[in-house]
Amino acid sequence: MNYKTIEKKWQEYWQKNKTFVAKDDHTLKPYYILVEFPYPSGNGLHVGHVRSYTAQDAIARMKRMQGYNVLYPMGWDAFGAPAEQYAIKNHIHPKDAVKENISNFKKQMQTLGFSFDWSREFLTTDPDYYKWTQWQFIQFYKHNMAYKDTVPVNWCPTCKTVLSNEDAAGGVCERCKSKVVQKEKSQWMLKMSEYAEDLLTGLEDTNFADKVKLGQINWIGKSLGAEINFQVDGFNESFTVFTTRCDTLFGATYCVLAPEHQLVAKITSDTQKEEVEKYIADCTLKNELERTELNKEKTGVFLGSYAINPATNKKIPIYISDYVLSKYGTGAIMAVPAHDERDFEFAKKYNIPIIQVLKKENEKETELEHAYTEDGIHINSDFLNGLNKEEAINKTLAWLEEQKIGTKKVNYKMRDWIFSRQRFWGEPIPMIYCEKCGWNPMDEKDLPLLLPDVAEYLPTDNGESPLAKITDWVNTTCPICGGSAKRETDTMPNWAGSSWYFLRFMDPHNDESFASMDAMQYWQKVNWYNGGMEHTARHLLYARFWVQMLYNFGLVPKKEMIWTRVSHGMVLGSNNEKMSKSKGNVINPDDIVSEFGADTLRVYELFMGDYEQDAAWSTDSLKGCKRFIERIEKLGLKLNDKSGYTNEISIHKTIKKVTNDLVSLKYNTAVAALMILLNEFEKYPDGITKDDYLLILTLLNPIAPHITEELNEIYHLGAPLCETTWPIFDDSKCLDEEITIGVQVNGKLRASITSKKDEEKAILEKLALAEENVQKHISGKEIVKTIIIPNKIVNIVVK
RNA sequence: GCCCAAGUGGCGGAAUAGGUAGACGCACAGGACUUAAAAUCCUGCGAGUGUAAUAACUCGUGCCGGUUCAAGUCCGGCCUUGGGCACCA
Repeated sequence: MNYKTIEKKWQEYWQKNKTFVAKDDHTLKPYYILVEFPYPSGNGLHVGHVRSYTAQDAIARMKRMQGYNVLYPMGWDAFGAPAEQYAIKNHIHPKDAVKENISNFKKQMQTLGFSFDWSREFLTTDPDYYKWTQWQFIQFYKHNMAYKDTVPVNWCPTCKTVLSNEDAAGGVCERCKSKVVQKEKSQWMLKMSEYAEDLLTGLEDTNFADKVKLGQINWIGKSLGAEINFQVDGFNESFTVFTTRCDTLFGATYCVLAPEHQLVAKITSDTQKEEVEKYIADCTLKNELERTELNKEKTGVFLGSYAINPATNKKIPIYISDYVLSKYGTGAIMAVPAHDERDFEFAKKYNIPIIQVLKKENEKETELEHAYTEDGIHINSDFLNGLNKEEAINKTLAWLEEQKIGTKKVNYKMRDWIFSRQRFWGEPIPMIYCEKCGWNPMDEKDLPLLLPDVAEYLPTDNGESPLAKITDWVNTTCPICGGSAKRETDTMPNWAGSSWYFLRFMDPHNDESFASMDAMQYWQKVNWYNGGMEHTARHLLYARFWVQMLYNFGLVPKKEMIWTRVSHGMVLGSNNEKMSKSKGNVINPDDIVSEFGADTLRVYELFMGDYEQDAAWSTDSLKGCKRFIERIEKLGLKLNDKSGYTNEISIHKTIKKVTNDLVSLKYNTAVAALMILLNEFEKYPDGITKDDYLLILTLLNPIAPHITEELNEIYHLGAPLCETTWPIFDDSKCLDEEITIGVQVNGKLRASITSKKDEEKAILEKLALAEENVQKHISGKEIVKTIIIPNKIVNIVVK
């Protein structure tokens, strides 16, 4: 059979009949399946894309046959640095580079027969789309969720450009290898930290996999603790520290402020002034990567002043050190060297006293090389002595509040979202700066703010966005006073467009709003969202934050609009390494489709292993899947003229297995179940009935849609499968009439017996005891008890 | 360092309200068909003891221990690999 011809034939059929176009009929049951829309790189579709698109496609096709109105859309995340780089290198406009890549991707997707609703396709770079991304930013600004702040960025002094954290990995510029420095820049920020708690509790309204939820939880990084006030001795000043272990206050023997802490200058003694200033200057030269480098020896400088430990009333020295981060907590800590590895290291180096305040039972006195335990019973702690960790924390909190020197405090690691990029190829931020009126959003009716259609997208020398050079574009009028003003020249990050695209798919052609409330209320939410594990933390968090803001402004119907999130394992090269050109282990799906057919590739990608685990490519295994398809084809030659099912139980068992497996990510066992059924069909002495054949073709259709449609047509089994309904299983017909179970003596298998299903215990016992080998093992022994679980096992315990 | 996931034949992997470990596929071996090869079909395939061949038996799901009539599955303690976060107080 010529696969190319039949694949093309059915792909055209589906297109012509709009088989996969989601209906606008809101009386139908909705089902929304989403795969992460790809970044259209020049490399084309990866076999890893094929794996997840096929998996979701199988669900989509099954759900349609089950009567759902399925939305399975596709689009393009087309802004971003790679397209910009490619364009610079090849002297073409990024939009043209993107266009070429997309047409390649789309062609590849179509040859694989994915049932995407192409009528809803869009690019994040379409002005019709990014108009709404900009509009939403303005809403964020109006609701006080967007603000400008000065933050350090990675700056390459040689390339004179701002680098992303990825491009600055290891503290060196990826391109020219020169040292990256920190440069202060005023950037647009979104107040994501304000949503930390909501993003945490919102997880309860989702069905994300536990590991996905955990990724979100870890990123948000909630910690419960206390803020404690420390007076500076001899100054009318105090500072606040954040700690999760206020119970160890009696062991606090020094304090550390971040070098940027605003109190540093005020409380530094004259004798220490020079050294402190030098240390601070050194710190500003270093970038964040260097400062947070692993295993770096702790450094710091004594300020020459002391704080009062409020528990002991003793004077303890104040240091500055870069191991304290200015952005977390209060930028100041109390150090408990006896029970914190970092504080311990620092105290050793600077000969600061170490006071143990926690003790484990049976702890031996040894020379201190490491900090003591972080848990145990309190000692040397006055009113906390004898208490465990939890009791002591509660008691300390009460004491702090009573003394009015501290309070309970929740802290989050998650920071605000830096939203500006000094790039050309992104959504322009629709803000205008006027000398008189300050920053204001442009008039919404003037949206979209288009990227200028010029070839001026090379990086500038001073780190400004390339847009800054296009003066015609930059110069505008103030929306408030009408005077001359300038546009913001930074663009949005790549994450922006992908934070709400799933809403646009619900109503992609709307030009009155980003999506109508009506459409969003109908589709409700993404039922299944599939993507790589690498996006489960940040992308998902940004998207949820975005939706929560829209919800709070009354613009979307639900606070969480993604229900289930699943993530797939990677497809590795046959050598078990990540596919890459340099390793020469890349498999191009086009080659596989043209040599083996799309259906074979689809079956293989689902059969290759546990969907959530990585799997190495094996062309041999692929050939096995081709054999499977060919045997399905040959099965047609065994058709007899009978009707009904030859073996009802096998049929119902298989329907159940495939139906359940497809929605629980067990694609490999769904395929295996079909192989088992095929093996059985091939053994029938009188051939198979039309109903048998139609059934196996229907169950295989979501996975291998082309060949099954073709065989269905050739053998006149009925209407095209995509227009028929999914079979329903009867649970009472899923268990064989005859069941073989094991018989154990003292837990060791000694025989197996066959009986009818749900047989009475007494009969099973009789059958078991009748076995010769069982008799052999129990003879001369006393039967203590007999365990009989019908349909499972018989175990005779003897002594 | 912390958090998470996973360790099962030559290989990818099945099997968890605890109940016959190794489904299904690949590779391999033997046979059929063929002048021959490929393709296809049939048979075998965890390790070992044993037998003419059966039968039967022992061991076996990373390691050590435990709970149980029964453990790949549950509990305690390790080891290894992969992934994520990383001086977050």
